[in-house]
Amino acid sequence: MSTIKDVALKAGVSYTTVSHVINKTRPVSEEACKRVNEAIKELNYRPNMIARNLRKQNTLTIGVVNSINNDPYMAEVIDGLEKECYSEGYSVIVCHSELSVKKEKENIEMLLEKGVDGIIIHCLMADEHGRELLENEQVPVIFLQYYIPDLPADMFCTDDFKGGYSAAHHLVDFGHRKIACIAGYSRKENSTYHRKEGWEAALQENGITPPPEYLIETGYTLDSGYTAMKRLLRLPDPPTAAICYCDMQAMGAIRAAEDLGLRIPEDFSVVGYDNLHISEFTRPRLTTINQPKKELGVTVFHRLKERIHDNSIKEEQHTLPVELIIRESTGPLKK
Amino acid sequence: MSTIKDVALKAGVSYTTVSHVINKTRPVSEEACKRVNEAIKELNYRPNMIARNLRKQNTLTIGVVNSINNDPYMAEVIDGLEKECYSEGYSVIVCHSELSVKKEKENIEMLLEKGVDGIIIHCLMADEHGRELLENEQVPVIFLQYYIPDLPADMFCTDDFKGGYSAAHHLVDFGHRKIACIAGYSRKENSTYHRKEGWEAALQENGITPPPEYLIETGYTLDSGYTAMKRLLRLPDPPTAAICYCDMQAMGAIRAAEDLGLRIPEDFSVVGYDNLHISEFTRPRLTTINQPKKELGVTVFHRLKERIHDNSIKEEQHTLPVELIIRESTGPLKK
DNA sequence: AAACAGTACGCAAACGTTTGCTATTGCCCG
DNA sequence: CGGGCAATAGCAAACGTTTGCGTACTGTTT
Repeated sequence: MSTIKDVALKAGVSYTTVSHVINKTRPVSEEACKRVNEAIKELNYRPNMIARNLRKQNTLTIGVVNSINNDPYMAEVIDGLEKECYSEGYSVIVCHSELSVKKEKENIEMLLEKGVDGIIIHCLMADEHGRELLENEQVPVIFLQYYIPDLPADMFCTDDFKGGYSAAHHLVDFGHRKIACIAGYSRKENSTYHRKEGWEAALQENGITPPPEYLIETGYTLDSGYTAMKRLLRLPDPPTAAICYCDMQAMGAIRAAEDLGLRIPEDFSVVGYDNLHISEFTRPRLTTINQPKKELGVTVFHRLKERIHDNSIKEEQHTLPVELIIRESTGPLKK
Repeated sequence: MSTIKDVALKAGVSYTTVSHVINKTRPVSEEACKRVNEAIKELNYRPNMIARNLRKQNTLTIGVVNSINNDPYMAEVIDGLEKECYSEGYSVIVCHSELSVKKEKENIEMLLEKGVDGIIIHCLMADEHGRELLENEQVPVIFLQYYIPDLPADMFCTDDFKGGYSAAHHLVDFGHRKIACIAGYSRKENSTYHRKEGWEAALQENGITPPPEYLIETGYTLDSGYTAMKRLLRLPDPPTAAICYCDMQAMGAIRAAEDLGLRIPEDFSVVGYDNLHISEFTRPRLTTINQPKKELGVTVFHRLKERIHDNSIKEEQHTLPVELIIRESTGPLKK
């Protein structure tokens, strides 16, 4: 690898000058400029980002810590984020904590060591990690889908309460009374909790009190949804409908119901959450709650960039809207 | 941020010593060791990877350039790869070239500038990028699902010919004669080409010559599959079965067929490719070709690591096996 | 003719590490 | 008692940039 000094030598200028023509940070005579550019070409010179980062104390890299790996919802969010990042010269390191507090800590630590310019944390697992980060480090942080009431930090959520509420209400509208909730692992700080609250509120409003066994806390996968549904249907007094934490669960749940001979939606209704692209291709097409995925990725990146440039700006909490998308997996009970 | 010098000062030793206790690169007295570790704790010191990388000329980071973004097949491969990476102290920068030659070049350039220790390229778009990389740079490279016959390079493919062949043969076994192929953009160097060849071979062997309009080259998405299928079914002499380049296309294709009132598999059979996890949850469950996704990610990482440690090892071409998984989307024609 | 403004560019420190070389001490053994 | 060895640890260069400061030259103003 050739360095800036090789280029300088070849072009017959000091390496200061080379640096300045590369970065356009001060005027250089046309003549010198030309010679430098030629030398760069000939030597196939490429600036060493590591050296630059060391000197400039930034890396044009942001870190994302994602609690679940291989999750299609976050894949779409990150897709939006990455496109935006790359188009503005940033790159991204994504790591996954796989719902493990220990891994979450390791990931944060790693990103800090790598000197990322900012960190985005999705569904923080342990409050104290967020706190430490904000208190001890000077790196900007944004939380996604996470509610820390007393902590001054940038947070972006989607309207989880309303999502849960609309999903449940939609089922009530179809005449369902026995409505289950396949949720994630609920903590007051996360989305699951608020969607569940929304579900409960919609039922309460309609004079329904769901029995505790109608709430299932489980993972975010097809298999979890499948298992949860089987459990629900084996209940002595099984529900006739369910809302899920995500579309993946919903698809697993539908599969389970069908495997037990139920027709969707004639015998059982299911509402998903996320509105993945695939959800309008399944059979039945999924009724679900849309979350603005790409938009979330893009918005969050821009906010983080602002904060990178000035970390003293006032922290903000944003709630992006969600929307019920009615398709084929829900309907009135037909006996 | 405190540096190694702050630690040294606090512990009353030289920073050489601090470095050595951190890296365990030479014996340090128990006494000094203890003081250093205490100082590290107290100062919340964290080694600066950028400085370390500059000095050591490596980054413990590998780059992946992926031609399609947000593709579930690669998501599973990368999932395997990332888990392995992180467990061995490496991290990963994934970038997407979105089937654009220009972006591919930019991505490679960027990874080189960042000083990654190795690069994995999935479905290289432009041969010359691969060539330049191997000829002009000293960074190890591995190609995935790409065939450059005359280039000495590490390459990992899955058995694309056999995959295409088995899929088509399976349909022939069910009595189909009019078998279409929904493919990607075929070039001699990529998987699409070889799967297509397998499809053709299986048909030829059985005395079938598919008309050219039975081969559709399109994107790798649900929508592409949907559109392709509609086109096939509007043909004057439409096929009765199709193999697809990937499960996503297959799901789109099935949706299209059903939208036109066909039943799968009674009226039309579809074979997917990849065996995504979701493919056994769809209705109908997808008959497909399994590719060892996680395993591919893991294997490739290990190979790359070997090469990082000694780039002079003999290059190897590996072909991982594929397997037909028979489920519900294929069957004999019923009239 | 002196002073000065403006243009172009070089010098060398700094960023935070790692590491080859060297220095000091204490001890053992012939 | 002196030579040599083992154990411990410090010095300073190097990695490849960016950038504050300084300087040389040219042309213009007074």
